[in-house]
Amino acid sequence: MRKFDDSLPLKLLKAREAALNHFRPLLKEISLTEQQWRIIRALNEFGALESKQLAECCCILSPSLTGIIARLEQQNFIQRQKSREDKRRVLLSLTDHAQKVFDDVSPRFEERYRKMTEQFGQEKMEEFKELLELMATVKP
Amino acid sequence: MRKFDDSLPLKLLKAREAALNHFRPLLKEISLTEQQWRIIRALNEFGALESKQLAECCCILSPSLTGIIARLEQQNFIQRQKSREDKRRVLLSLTDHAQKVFDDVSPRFEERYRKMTEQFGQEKMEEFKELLELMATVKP
DNA sequence: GTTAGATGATTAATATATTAAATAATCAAC
DNA sequence: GTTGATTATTTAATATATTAATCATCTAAC
Repeated sequence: MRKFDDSLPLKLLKAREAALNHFRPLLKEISLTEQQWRIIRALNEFGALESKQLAECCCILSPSLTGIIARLEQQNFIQRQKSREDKRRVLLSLTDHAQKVFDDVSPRFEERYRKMTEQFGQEKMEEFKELLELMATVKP
Repeated sequence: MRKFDDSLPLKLLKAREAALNHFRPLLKEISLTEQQWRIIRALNEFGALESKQLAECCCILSPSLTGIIARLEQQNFIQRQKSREDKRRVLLSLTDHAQKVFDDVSPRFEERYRKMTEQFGQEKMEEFKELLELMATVKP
C-alpha cells in the first residue's frame, strides 16, 4: 500500500510550512497573523470588498472571517460599512493606519519572497506555481 | 509590485484545499478529522510512536497533538503507555478497534487517491511531489 | 402586497494552530 | 550525590477552522 509519507495533502502541508517559515519572523515583528496579513494584502490590492468576496479570495470561511475582521477592526486596521442597496452585505476596507503599515512593511516581505524564490530556483518556481494552480482546479 | 494572487503560501493553501476536497466526504462519513486520520495512518505504518515523533511526522505541534490524542483516546482509537526507561515519554499506538477501522476504510481512501492522481495526470503528479519535497527542504 | 425560498452574515459548538509558560524527568558537569 | 541545563509533555491563552443553525434581508412567484 501507499506509504504514509507519500501523501499529497501532507506534502502540501509540509511545503507550506517551509514557505511560511520565511515570513513568520516578520509577521511576529508586526504582531499580525498569517491570515490577518493575507486579508490586508487583499484589501490593499482590491480596495473595498464585500465579506463574501474577501473570504473567497483569501480562502477563509465566512465564520472564521467574521472573527478575524472583528479583531482587525478592534486594532484599527479595517473599517466596515453596510451596503445601502443590500443591507445584508458589508463592505470592508483598510484604514489609513493599515495602509501605512502595509506600505511600510510590504517591501520587507517582497525581499524575503525574492530570497525564497532565488533559493528555490526561478524556473522551478514558475513550474511549481503552474502545477499548484492546476491542482487547485481539480474537482473531486 | 507582486500581485495578491501571486503568493506561494496562498497557492499552496488553495491546492491543498482542492486536494482535501477529494477526501472530506469520506472523513465525514467515518467521523474523523483530517488530523485524526493522519495520526491513525502514521501509527498504522510505524506501529508505536512517541508523541514527539508522531508530531514531527504528522506536522502537528505538540500542544495540538496533546488534545487530538486525548480525544482519540476517548473514542478508543489510541492507547497510551509511559516509557519505563524515560518517564517523560509517552508511547502511542492504535487500538484493535482503530486498526480494524483503518483496514476497513483505507481501500476507499486509496481509490479516491488513485482517481485524484489520474485526473491530475500521473507524470505531473510525480513532478509535482518532487517540487513539493524540494520546497519542504528550503530553509529561511 | 404576501409568501416561500434563497442569500449574506453572524452565532454557537467543537477541533485545531500558535506561542509562552509550567511540569516533570533526564543528563552533564562538577 | 548535587546542581544546572536540557528535554518531553502538558497547560494556558488566544486565534483560526469547520459544521450546523440562526437571523435578517432580498427575490421571485403568486
